[in-house]
Amino acid sequence: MAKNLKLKAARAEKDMTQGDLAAAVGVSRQTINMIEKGEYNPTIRLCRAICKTLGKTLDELFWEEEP
Amino acid sequence: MAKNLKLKAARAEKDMTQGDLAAAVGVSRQTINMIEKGEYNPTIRLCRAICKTLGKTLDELFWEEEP
DNA sequence: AAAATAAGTATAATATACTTGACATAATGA
DNA sequence: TCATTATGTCAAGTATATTATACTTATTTT
Repeated sequence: MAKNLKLKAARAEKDMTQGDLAAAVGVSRQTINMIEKGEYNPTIRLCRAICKTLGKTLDELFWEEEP
Repeated sequence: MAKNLKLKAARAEKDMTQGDLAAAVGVSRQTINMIEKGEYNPTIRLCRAICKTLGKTLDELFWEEEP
C-alpha cells in the first residue's frame, strides 16, 4: 500500500491536524497517521467518515490505481 | 447500515453468484452475503477488490447518503 | 416431484483494525 | 534559544472483520 497523499492534502486544505481529523471522525490520532502512511487498511465506515469531514468522495481519497 | 442493493445489482449484471464473487476477491461467501445485507463494515481493500471485479468505482458501490 | 444450486443464518475461532499511553523528532513561533 | 505543536513510531491491549463449519430456506433445473 502506498502513502495516501490525497488524504494528507485534503486535510491540509481544511487546515486540520491529524489530531483534529481523528477527533472529528472519532478515532485515535495514530489511526489517521497510519492511514496517511499507507500502512493499513481502514474500514469503509471510517473512510466514509473521513470523506464527509473533508468534503471529498471515496473515489477522490481512497481509490488507487495499481502499477 | 442499510442493505447494499447496488452491490447486489452489479453482481447480477455480471451474472456472478455470491460464491463466485467471494472466490474472485478472495474472501468467504458469508462475507459477501453480510456486506450485501448491510450487516457490516468491510475494509477498504476488500471494497476496492470488489469494485475492480465488478467494474465499478467506490462511489458507485459503497457511498451512502444518510437519512 | 426431486435434485441441484444459490442465498440466508448461526456459532466459535482467528486475524487484524484500532486504542491507550508513552516517547522521539521536526517544524513553528515567541 | 526555549517552548509549543505536529508528526512519526513502538508495544500491549481491546474490538471487530473475517474464517471454517454447518445447517436451513429459497430458487432453478431436470
